[in-house]
Amino acid sequence: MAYKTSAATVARKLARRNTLLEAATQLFGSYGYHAATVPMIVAEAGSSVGSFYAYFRNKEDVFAAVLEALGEKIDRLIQQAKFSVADPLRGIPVAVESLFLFLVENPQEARILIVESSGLSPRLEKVRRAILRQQAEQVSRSLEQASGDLAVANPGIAASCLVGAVYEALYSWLEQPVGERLPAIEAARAVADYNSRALRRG
Amino acid sequence: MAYKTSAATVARKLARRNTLLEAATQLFGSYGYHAATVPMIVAEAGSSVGSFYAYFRNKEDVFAAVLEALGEKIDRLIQQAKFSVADPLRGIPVAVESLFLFLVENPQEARILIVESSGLSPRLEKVRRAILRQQAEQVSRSLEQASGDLAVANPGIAASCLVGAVYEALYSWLEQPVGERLPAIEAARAVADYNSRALRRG
Amino acid sequence: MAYKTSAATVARKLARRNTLLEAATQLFGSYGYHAATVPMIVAEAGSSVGSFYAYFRNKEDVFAAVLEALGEKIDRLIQQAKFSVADPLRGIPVAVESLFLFLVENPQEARILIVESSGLSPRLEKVRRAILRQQAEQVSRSLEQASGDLAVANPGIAASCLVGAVYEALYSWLEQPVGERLPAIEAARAVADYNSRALRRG
Amino acid sequence: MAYKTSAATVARKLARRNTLLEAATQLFGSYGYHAATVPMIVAEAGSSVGSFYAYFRNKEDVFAAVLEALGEKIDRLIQQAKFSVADPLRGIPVAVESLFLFLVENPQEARILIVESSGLSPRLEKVRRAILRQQAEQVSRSLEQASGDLAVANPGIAASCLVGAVYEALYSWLEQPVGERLPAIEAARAVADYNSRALRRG
DNA sequence: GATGAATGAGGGTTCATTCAT
DNA sequence: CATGAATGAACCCTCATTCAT
Repeated sequence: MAYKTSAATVARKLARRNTLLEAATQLFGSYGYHAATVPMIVAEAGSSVGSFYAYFRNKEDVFAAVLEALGEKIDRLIQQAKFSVADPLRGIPVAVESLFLFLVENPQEARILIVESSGLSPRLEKVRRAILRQQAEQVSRSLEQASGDLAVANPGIAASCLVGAVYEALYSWLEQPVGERLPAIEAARAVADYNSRALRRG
Repeated sequence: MAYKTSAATVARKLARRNTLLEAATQLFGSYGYHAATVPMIVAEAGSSVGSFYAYFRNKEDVFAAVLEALGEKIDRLIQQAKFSVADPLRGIPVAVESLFLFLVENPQEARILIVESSGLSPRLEKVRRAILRQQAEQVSRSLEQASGDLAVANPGIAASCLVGAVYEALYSWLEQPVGERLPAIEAARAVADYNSRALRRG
Repeated sequence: MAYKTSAATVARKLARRNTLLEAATQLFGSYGYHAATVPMIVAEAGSSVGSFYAYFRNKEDVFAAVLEALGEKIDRLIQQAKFSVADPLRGIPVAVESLFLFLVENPQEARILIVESSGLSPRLEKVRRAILRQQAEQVSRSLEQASGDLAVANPGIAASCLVGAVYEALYSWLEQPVGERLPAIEAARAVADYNSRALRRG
Repeated sequence: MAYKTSAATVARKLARRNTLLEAATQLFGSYGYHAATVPMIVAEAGSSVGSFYAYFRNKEDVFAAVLEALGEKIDRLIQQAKFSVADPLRGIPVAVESLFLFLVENPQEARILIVESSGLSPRLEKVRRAILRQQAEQVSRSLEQASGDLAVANPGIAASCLVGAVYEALYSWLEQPVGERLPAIEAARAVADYNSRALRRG
């Protein structure tokens, strides 16, 4: 602690960390956790292996960071969607649609969350589950607020169903040939409808 | 005697292949594709590396076989459920319930399909998606048969939503502490209800 | 020794051993020592691994047997050529020509002797060298008999040169495209001429 | 300092590559391609497996490099010998002698070229043949330049004979007990004489 | 702080050989 | 005596991680 670390230095460090994080997101999304190697990531980021290990404890660590960043992004997205409408119940289909469309726009990140982060170490599995759970809980809270209007006996299970439906429908849509699939916006609406019907009082 | 391959020999070969397949299922389910090594599998099966490679071309090959066996099992399960009731529409919640309960009983196999088989080689990814698609198509067909009674505009998307909802709800249920979660049968019903409502004519 | 082994049995054993030997020759010639596996050989011979190990101690053993059989064949060939002419000196080019042409007709066996049997175990290396030495010695003896007419001070070295010249010229000829190379008979004569000139009194 | 690759670093890399190459030459020469393992080579070089694969794509690759280095060495040797005398025809026996003596001094490298590099992969076979062909072509060119004085109708075949004679005579000489064989220089002359006579106008 | 050469544990896979039937 | 399923030692190679410069 001879010299105080200047603010500029801190900023530079954060910037470099971010560059690495973005490169990692890119490569994990394209190749998956195992096929994306540390040398590949630092090459993409224009950095070096040594540097990499100054910013992250190990490979698992970057992946967790990537996952967490993604989780926060999606979280904010859902929050925004919910607050953009007055009726908490109406917020749900809006959130579903915007999540679906966001992932359509960022298929790389969708892949990370859906396929590339499965079957990894317990630690990473936990991080991934935490993200999905967090999303389900947001839905759950909305459901509880509106419980009078709903057919749902168990908000936790309903929320899981909703989240699972969104991701599976998305993944299924992504794997269809570009020419043959529905326009993204229509697919998003169909998914939102499906879940709306499931929740509405019958 | 025994200059030609006897029936007993054939049976023994099948039995050994099966032992290996079960050990592989067990270990892939517990540790995932990458962490489960061939030596681990043969040790579990009481066999040897050499034997392993006599029955399977390579590690990827066993995993595909495990996945396919699982796919067929689930397929039969759904078929049975559908044929056990007269009304094709009513068949869907019954199938959902029994699938959920089957996976509850075989969490190892559930894990393989849901988490451990993602992000692997394109070949394995294909096999996995084929299984899920097959399940979705079974649902899709039921939906089309009963389309007069249904609110569903796009059976393909609805089917994906349903499949995704089942697996995510299951996985979410599995990760809850045993003491705190709903009884399996109730969770199964809640999931079936969710999807029934989503499909029913509004 | 309860029952005396019948002559027919002995004949059958020899026949089977021979079948294996021929299959081995074929496959070693085509694929080389390492790439030709025991299962491949027994498949080609219509036999079984177990049988194989009843007739040969191990893989090295068959290869040695193949090599020895080939050595004897070539030995007889050279003997015949030498005895087919009265003048021992004249016998040499005749022998060279017929050896060259024999190997041209049996490129599989040529390959075994020239390329596939190099760089193996010391034991096999010895067998191979013994064959070449044997050929050189036959030449050497001819040279000594005719020493009065010859320019050769050291028959041993001359004989080695001759043998090396024949095999390298052959191999070089074999690797040329069929359409572009000299007719075999002319190549054979050119090689015979080369060595005749080298030996003849200047 | 040292943010860019320094000249010293480049030199160290070359040096290490060379150390590995020498160890590989040594071991391939002693044990042959198959018996010399990568761990053996890196142990001999005082390096590590990982390092090895940073300098060479794979085992085949080092062997090719060893072969090529050897080819260039011999090429330079022959060139020097040819240019050391005015008469192109006279150059041939001089080259033969110096090649023979060089190989006598480096029997390890002789073994690699003659015995250890046969029967390998097509790629390596090609490299090996290219080296021998290159030597034959050097001889061939000399023969063509001097064709007026020569008895040789087909320079290609003559060249092959010459090369084969040199290597076989050498190998044969090497396997004789040290006490019983001719002094190297006399053997070299005998080989040179043999081939000179073969080439000279009759 | 940044760099990238060096490390070596650990993975998948092959195939000569054995032995119960 | 023939058979071929079973065995496991041993090989090549990858890549996360370290550390001297």
